[in-house]
Amino acid sequence: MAEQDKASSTAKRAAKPTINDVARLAGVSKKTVSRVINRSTLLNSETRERVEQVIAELGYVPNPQARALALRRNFLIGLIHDNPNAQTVLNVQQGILEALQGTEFELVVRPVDRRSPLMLEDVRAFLNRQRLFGVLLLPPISENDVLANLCDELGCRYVRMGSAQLDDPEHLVASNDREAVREATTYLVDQGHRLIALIEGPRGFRSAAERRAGFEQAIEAAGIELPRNYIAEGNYTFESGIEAANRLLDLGPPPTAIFASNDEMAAGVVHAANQRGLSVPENLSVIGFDDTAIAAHIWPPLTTVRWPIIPMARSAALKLVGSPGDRTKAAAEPSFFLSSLVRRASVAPPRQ
Amino acid sequence: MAEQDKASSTAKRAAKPTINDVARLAGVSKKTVSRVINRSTLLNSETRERVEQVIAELGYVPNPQARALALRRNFLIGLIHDNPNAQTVLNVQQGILEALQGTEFELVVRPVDRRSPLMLEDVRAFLNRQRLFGVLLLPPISENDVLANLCDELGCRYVRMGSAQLDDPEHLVASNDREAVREATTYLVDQGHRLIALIEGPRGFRSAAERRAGFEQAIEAAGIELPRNYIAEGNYTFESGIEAANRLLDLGPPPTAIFASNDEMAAGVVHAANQRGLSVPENLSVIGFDDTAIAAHIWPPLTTVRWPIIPMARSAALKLVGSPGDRTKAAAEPSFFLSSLVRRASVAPPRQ
DNA sequence: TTGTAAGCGTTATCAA
DNA sequence: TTGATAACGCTTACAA
Repeated sequence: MAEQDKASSTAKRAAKPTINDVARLAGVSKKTVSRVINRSTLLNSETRERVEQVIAELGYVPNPQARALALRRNFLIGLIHDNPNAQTVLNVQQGILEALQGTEFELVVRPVDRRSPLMLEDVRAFLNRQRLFGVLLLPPISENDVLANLCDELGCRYVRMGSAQLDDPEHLVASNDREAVREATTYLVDQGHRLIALIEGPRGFRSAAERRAGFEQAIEAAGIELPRNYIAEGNYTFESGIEAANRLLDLGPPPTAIFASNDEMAAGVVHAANQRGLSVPENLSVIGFDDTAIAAHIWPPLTTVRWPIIPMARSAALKLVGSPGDRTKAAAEPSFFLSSLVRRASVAPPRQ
Repeated sequence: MAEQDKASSTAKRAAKPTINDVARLAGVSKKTVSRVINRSTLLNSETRERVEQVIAELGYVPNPQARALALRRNFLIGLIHDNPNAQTVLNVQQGILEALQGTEFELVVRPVDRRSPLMLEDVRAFLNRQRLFGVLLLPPISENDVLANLCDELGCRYVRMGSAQLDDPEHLVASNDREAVREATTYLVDQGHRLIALIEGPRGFRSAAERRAGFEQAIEAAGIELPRNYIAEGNYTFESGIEAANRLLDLGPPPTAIFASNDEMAAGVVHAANQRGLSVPENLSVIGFDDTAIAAHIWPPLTTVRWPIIPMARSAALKLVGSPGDRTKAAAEPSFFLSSLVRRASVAPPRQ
């Protein structure tokens, strides 16, 4: 348009219009334009319309860097995680990005080392410098209260994802791991299994503790007495699943079914069984947790607990940034998610 | 320290020191401090030391938002991708983050939809608004020249990852897919296979074309004539691997070996074979490509081509941001990476 | 309801 | 080799 040329009176083509350009063309002050951008309520609707029209004509978009400087706050959402499971991390990213779609927010990923003594200082430096709009905390690091307090202290919003009630509702999106595992274990019992082993997650993981609790509740409810060594510890990796399975299968009597606290370890169990010439589910039933891609892709397809990680991440992100446009949607978005058993081919009754 | 208290004369505790604080305490102008930060060469070394000492005492860190505004450039690296393989994406992120470790850069992830007509406009808006320091382009979208030109046009540095010579060396990190597949196929031939099928990647993927070319070269070199329908198309997903395998195994005569252009599809082939009661490798040999986690985790462990994706991503990121500290390291970092065959248990000689 | 002036914390220009 | 001054594009007082 001719008007536009007049506006960018000087210099280079393709110079992006600024708030000043909009103000001049609309015949208002930049503060007024700023008010339009930030949806201030104290605005003559006539003025607003005029400004909005100019904004549209110019294709003006506020500069995020300048806003960040003035507001002392970036439009970046951080994902802080220390999760041993790749697929989980990626699913979380997907969920967050779905929520951020169409907003001005971008996602910055920040893996940390839970075991490093410098971890907290790292995060502090990160938050301090980047002045993120907010962060999402993924398990297991989301279970760390010191970290959550640090966010608070630095004035950074946060939402934790977890498998138990770790925090106030406004800071938490949770799932019911305990009940889900109880259901899964009961399913094994119902199939006739009595020799059921557990491969639990690493010490210090709340999810590991919750899943173990669910397992024990089901076993107890069934009136089964399990030998102590029927509970093996893994660290959520495939390899640890193999090792734990080998330990369990060397026992006398060996279990006829194994519940692994995540799919990767369950895949390790299937792998170990194959190595020993045992076939799943004929000789050994296996259940995992997460329903990540590998669960459906290995043979036999894995019975597992579907953990709705993508919707959880989406919900967490929405909680952080507020609903885009529609206010009701964010409110409607639940922050408690139910996991449920997905029955596939890795479970069968035990051989007589 | 007492000095520090004197500096932040007013107001709130924990107010972060700014360049002005440093300047005042060091008795120089802020421009001089700025020069120290940016390693300007025109600086009296005495002045520099004094400033550096104050910086250290204060624990001063430049505000990235302010720098971004002044420089019209963020310290953000974007990862633009549209990759159907989750593990690949995550590995790339890992490689990039390794390279960015200890620098001031952060990683922003940006998945796009290759098939959307709005894709280019999306990217344009993204780059324009965020003014990223640079972006990394992952295959298959990295093969899109229009996209690369767009980056150029918008003054955004970019590095492409690819399986062929797509661009100038400064914009490219590449691998030798064609030769690697030739080697893998020749391995099947050497094992005695003659009925070898290919599941290729989707049309329009350079990697798919390269891998197919390598396959055909090896087949031709072996003097084998393959029926046309021994080449099936997949789209790099697990499900497409199952479908393609079923089509191939319905053929008369069916292949005794299948090369799938990535691991996910190869896992699908193994899955399909199991569903049909065929056992791998006794009845069917399978080779994949990527050496992602699933390759080692399924049963039998998959013979595959190891694509050094993590080092490639690290190298690409280094190319973008330059070497942190040590100048030689970045130069030494190669930008051409060799894939090689990883022999596991999914290949055996064909049954007589 | 709108505008003016003063930042936000950095870098670029250009003179000293 | 340094420094004053003006950007960078936006927001927050505080007035009008």
